[in-house]
Amino acid sequence: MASIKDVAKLAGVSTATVSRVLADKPHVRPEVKEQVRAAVATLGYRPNRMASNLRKQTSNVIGLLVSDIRNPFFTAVARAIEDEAHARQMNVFLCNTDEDIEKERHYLNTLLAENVAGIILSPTQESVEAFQFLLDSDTPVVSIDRRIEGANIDSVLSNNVQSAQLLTEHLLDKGYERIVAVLGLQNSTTGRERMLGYQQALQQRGVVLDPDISTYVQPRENQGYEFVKALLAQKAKPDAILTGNSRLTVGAVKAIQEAGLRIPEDIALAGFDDTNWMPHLGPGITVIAQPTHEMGKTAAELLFMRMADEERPSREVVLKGKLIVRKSTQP
Amino acid sequence: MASIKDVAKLAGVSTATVSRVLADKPHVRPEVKEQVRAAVATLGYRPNRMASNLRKQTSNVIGLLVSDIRNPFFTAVARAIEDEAHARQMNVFLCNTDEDIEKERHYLNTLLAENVAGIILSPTQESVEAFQFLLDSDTPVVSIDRRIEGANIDSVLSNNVQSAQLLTEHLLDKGYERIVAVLGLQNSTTGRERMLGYQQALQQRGVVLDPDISTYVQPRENQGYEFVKALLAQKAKPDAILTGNSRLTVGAVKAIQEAGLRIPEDIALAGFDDTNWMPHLGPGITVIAQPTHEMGKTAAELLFMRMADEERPSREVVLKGKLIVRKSTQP
DNA sequence: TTGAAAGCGCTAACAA
DNA sequence: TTGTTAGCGCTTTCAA
Repeated sequence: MASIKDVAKLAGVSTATVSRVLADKPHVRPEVKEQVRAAVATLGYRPNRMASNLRKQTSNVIGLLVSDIRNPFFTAVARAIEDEAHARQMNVFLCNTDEDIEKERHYLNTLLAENVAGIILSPTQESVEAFQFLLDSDTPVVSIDRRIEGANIDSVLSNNVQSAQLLTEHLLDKGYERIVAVLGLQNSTTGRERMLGYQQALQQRGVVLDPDISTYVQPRENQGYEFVKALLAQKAKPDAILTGNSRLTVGAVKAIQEAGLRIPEDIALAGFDDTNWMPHLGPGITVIAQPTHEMGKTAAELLFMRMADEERPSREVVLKGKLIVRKSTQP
Repeated sequence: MASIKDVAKLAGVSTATVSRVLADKPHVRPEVKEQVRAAVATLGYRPNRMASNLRKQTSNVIGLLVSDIRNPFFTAVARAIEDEAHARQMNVFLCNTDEDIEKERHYLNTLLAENVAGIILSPTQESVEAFQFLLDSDTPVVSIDRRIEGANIDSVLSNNVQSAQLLTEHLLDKGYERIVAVLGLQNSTTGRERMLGYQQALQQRGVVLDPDISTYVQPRENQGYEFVKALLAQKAKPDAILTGNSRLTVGAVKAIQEAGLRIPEDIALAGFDDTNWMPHLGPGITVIAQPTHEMGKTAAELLFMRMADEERPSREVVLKGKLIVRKSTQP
């Protein structure tokens, strides 16, 4: 691997000049520029980013930590962030924490040690203490989808309370009365906000349900399946189910179909997150489509603004979800 | 940010000793070890990986380039690779090339400049010339899902010819005769091998079809949708469709449902790649389930073996897909 | 406009 | 067992 010295020698100039040419700095004669470029080409020289970063104390990489890479919501968000980063000549390193606190800490430490320019994450925990080391590092941070309570950072959230309320009201409007919610983790702001919206809608309509009937689970197909399966085995079945993300929705569909029930004739189903296949899952599922692209784009923009000005007051951007009605809630 | 010098000063030792303690090297008195550890803790010291990597000329990061992060096949593979890497204290940086040659080259250059320990990629092109700069870099490389023709590297592939043959034979066995295949890119080994398997199955059964009827498209929902929509508008409709990945399958389902046709009564559908939602997409779709976890795990193992011994003869591991029959092919 | 040289933070060879 | 020191490859200040 050729180094800057080799290029300098071949071009007959100093390493400083090579560096200037490569960084497109002024004060280099055109002929010299050409010589250097030629040398770079013949040697196939590629600057060593580690050395450059070490010297400049920055990097052109931003880290993106998602809590579940197999959740289409996050791949959509990641895609948007990547596009924004690329437009600014930055690279995105995507890390999957898998809702695992240890993995999350490990990746954060790695990214900090690599001196990344900034970090966007959907935190696995919500207490600011858990992230104190991150906040102390002075690396720009943006949280997405979930909040870190009490942390003075930028964040991009979805209007979970309102969305859950919208979804629940839609079910009530359609005449469903025993609506059970199965939502993502209790220790995430997202899960609790959605539970709140669901409860508020019920309350406002004067619907009284057994308070213990709805629950929080690990937001995976299997957990949705197990919970709904148990639910359907009970005497007092619900007439509608509300799921907290697309993976839970898939699990619920599986349990309902296995129980020999039809959607929506026997039971309605509505959930969070739209995907390309949601219209064709079972009869087509009613969902809250979250503005994934917008969320990712906004998170990236906030991060780049923070990188440019660390004194900027931090802000919380809340984007709205949209109700998309499909057959799963048409009695 | 504290540096190794600060730690050394506080602990009353040299930087070399600090380095030894941190790397768990022998020849350090336990008391000294303790002092150093205490200093590290009080300062909140985190070694600068860039400096360390620069010095050691390696890094603990492996790069994973996938051609489409929204294809569940790749997220499943990525998950497996990540697990393997973690078990070896390595980190995975996931990059999405989006079937874009420019992005692919850009990311490869970034990863090389970062001196990653190795690279796993699903190449967007198949000519070895396009990757010469990568191969020349002497960075360990493993290709996954697709081959780089003529490159002397390790690769993990799926038995595409046999899988496509299996799927086609299954359709023929069920009595379908006008089977149209819509597969991923022609310039990928995967697409062409699947086309070959499809054609071989037809040939062996003596089925003659208009050779131009099947096609290669960009493997996205939209392309699958458009192609199948056009197909269904023709006079001589097919009675079965074979899709090259799950995103194409979703597109096909959409076009079929929009045309007011039923699966499998009016038209059968079978495709590549299983997902959690495939059993509940329309009537449940017959698929070839590729061994995603095994493929990812194997790719990671090959990479780590290559990193340990670069003289090792390179090998190609071909894993078999499995036919999973569902209602979409039951006339 | 150009070059010499210092130094980013770390590791490892060598010396003590 | 521990410390001194020379770089890893680059950028940037300062001087010419």
